[in-house]
Amino acid sequence: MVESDAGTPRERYRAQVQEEIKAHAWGQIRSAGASALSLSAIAKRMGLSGPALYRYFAGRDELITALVRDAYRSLADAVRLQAEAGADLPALARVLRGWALADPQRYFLVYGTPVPGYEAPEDTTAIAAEIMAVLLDAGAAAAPVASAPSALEVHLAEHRAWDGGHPAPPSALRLALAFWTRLTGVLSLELAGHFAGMGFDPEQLYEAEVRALTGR
Amino acid sequence: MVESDAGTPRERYRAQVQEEIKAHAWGQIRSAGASALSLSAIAKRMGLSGPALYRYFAGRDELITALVRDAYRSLADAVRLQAEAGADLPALARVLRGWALADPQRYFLVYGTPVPGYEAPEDTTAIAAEIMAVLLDAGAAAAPVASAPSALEVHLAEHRAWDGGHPAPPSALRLALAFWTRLTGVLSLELAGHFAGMGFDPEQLYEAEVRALTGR
DNA sequence: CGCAATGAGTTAGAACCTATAACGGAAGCA
DNA sequence: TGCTTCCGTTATAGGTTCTAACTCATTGCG
Repeated sequence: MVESDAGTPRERYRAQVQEEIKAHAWGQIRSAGASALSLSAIAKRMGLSGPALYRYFAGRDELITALVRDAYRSLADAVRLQAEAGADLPALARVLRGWALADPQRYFLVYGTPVPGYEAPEDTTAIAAEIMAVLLDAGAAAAPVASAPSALEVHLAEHRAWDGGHPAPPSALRLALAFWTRLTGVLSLELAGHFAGMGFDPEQLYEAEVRALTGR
Repeated sequence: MVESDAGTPRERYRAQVQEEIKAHAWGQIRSAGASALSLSAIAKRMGLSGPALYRYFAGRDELITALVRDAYRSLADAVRLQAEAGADLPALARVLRGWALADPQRYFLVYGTPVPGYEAPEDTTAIAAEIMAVLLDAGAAAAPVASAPSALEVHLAEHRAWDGGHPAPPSALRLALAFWTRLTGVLSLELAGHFAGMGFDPEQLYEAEVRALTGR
C-alpha cells in the first residue's frame, strides 16, 4: 500500500518485507479467517523458512495486532476522507457498508469476536476516537433542534469523557452512538450470514435504518 | 444440564461423558475464547489421554458445532420461556441482554465472527427460526396500527420467506428485524469492549434503544 | 579501503496441537 | 459361556508456534 521511501535501505527493505508478510496474511484471513492464520504457511509461500518471520514480527499475536491496526486505520481513513469531502451521515453510512462488504474478515478483525484476555493497544483506541470524532461532526450537523432531552441524552451529557472535547450537543452524541450501534448491528448479522435464506435484501434494511436515524 | 435417563446404560454413560467434555470446553472458551479450545487439554483435565475424546466427538469442529448448537438452544429456550410467560418486547430485550452478559463468549459463539467456509448445520437454522418466531409474535403485538407502509415494509412484505408462515403485518416484520439488529448491535459492541473507557453506561443506551423501538 | 557490528536467514529442536491406526480389555447381551 | 461392541490405551504422522545457535551478507564507521 504505502511506499515507505524514508530511512536507510535496510529499513526500507524491512518495511517492504513486513508489508509482504501482511499481504499474505490478509490472503489467508480472507479465505479461511484469522484463526487459520499460519506463520509457517506465510513463510513457505514467501520462499522463507519458518523462523525467518520472527525477525519481522515477534509472534503470531503481534502480526495479528498489526493487521487489526491496519484494518482500523483503513476504516478511519475511508470515513475521514468522505467526511472531509463534506459527506453527511447517509453518505458516511454507505462508506461504512462499502468498507465492510469489501472485506468481511477485515470488518470482523475490528468488530468481531474479541479474545477474552486481549487488551487493545493504545493506538487502536486513538483510531477509534478518530472515527468517533467524524461521527460526532456529522451527528452535530444532522442532530435535530433541541427538544426535551431524553433520559439517555441526559446521561450522555453527564458522561461524555469519550467526546474528545467535541462541542456536540447531547442529541448529537446520541445520534452518533445510535448510528454506530445500529449500523454495525445490521452489518455484523449480514456479514456473519444470519440473513442468509431469509430472502430480503440487507441493503434495504440498512438504508431504512439510515433513514430512521436521520429523520426519514 | 439435561439428565438423560433414556437408553441403555452405555448410552447414558456416553451422554454423560459428552456433557462433561462440553462442560470443560465451556470453561476453556470462557477464559480464553473458542480459538484456544484444546481437545488435549480437556482430555488431560478429565484424566484421559488425548485420542479418547475422539470416541465422543469426531474432531474439534464437531465439538465446537455442538457447543454452538447448545448456545443457540439456550438462547431460544430463554427467550421462548419468557414469551410464553407473556413477556412483551422490552422484557424480551432484557432476557437477551441478560443471556448475553451471563457469558459473552457464548454470545459470540452465536453472533460473533464466522469462519469463512463454515456452513451452519440444519438444526441451528431451525433454532434461529424459532427465535424469529418469538420476535414476530411479540412484534405483532407491539406493532403500531397501520399507517402508510415504508419502503422497507413494502420490500419485507414481498420477501417474507423467513416468517415461517407467521401472519404478522409488515410493520411487525420490520419491528422484529430492527429489534434484532439494533440490540445485537449494542450488545456486540459492548461485549467486545468497544465502549470501554467511554464513560457512559451501556445499559442506558440499550434501554433507550428498546424505548425507541417500542415507541418511546 | 578494511574491518567490526548489525541483522537477515538458516537448521535443530522443544513443546504443543489435531487426528489416525492398531491394540488390549471391559462391559453388555444372547 | 462366548461373542460382539465399544472404550481407552499407546504409537505415530504431520501440523503449529517459538527459541537457540549458527552462518553469512550488508552496512557503516574509522
